[in-house]
Amino acid sequence: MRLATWNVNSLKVRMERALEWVSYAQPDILCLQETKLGDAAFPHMAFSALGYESVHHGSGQWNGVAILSRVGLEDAVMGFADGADPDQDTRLITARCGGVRVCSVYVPNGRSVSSDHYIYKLSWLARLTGHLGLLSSPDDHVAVCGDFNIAPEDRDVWDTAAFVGSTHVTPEERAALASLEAWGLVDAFRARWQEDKLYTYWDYRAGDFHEHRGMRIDLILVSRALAGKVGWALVDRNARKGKLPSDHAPLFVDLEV
DNA sequence: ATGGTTGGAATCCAA
Repeated sequence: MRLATWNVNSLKVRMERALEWVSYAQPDILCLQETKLGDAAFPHMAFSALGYESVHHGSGQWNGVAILSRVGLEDAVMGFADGADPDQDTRLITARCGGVRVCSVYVPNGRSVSSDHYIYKLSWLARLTGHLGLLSSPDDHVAVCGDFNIAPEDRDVWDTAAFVGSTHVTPEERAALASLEAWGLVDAFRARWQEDKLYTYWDYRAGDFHEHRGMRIDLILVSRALAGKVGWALVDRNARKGKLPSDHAPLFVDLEV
């Protein structure tokens, strides 16, 4: 089973690239983030023509998440399942695909450590851990895929000095990610590859992609039951090249299930 | 050189 995730930064702009990527990468499940679409505008039929069912949770303009699957798609849940106040943004969608409970997540950016948005980011991550416990057990097949807006370790950013005082690398954010993993999740890409300079995001500005100034902030977290089944894994940097690329590259892991 | 680019909005905000 090939499980993939991609922050497309506007599916409207990226649709041609997304269809191209799905066609050659052949994911069984693809989680999308930052579709920036309302639900009525999501192109279900175009993906259906390639053999995928799809569910989307979006409000237009900002955020927006989706799950595509060609191995079944059921029990879709929009946002958090805790019954508390709805999230202010459309950042989470969950479904069962081919025996795996899959979450597509777009974790809040945080903006700056002094902002309310940073508090929102930390609380959002804590709420995500609760969400998983409500819908699944760490002994099940669970995968949480998406843009976490956190670099798990210093080696996941191109230059630690450039991030002093910034979000994405603070102990609080990394602790929130560690709490999520402590529930019973493993960073599948890191389990497969231990090298430095393996990034998933490069800022559009200042030639960052060309100079390889990137960050590894897109993750596929899998439960213990799946962690031992990770085969090949890849960040497809080719998808970050060429005409009208997203600022994120797609990431996939192959699971022997 | 607190720079740079992109997307979606409205002529600025978020990333």
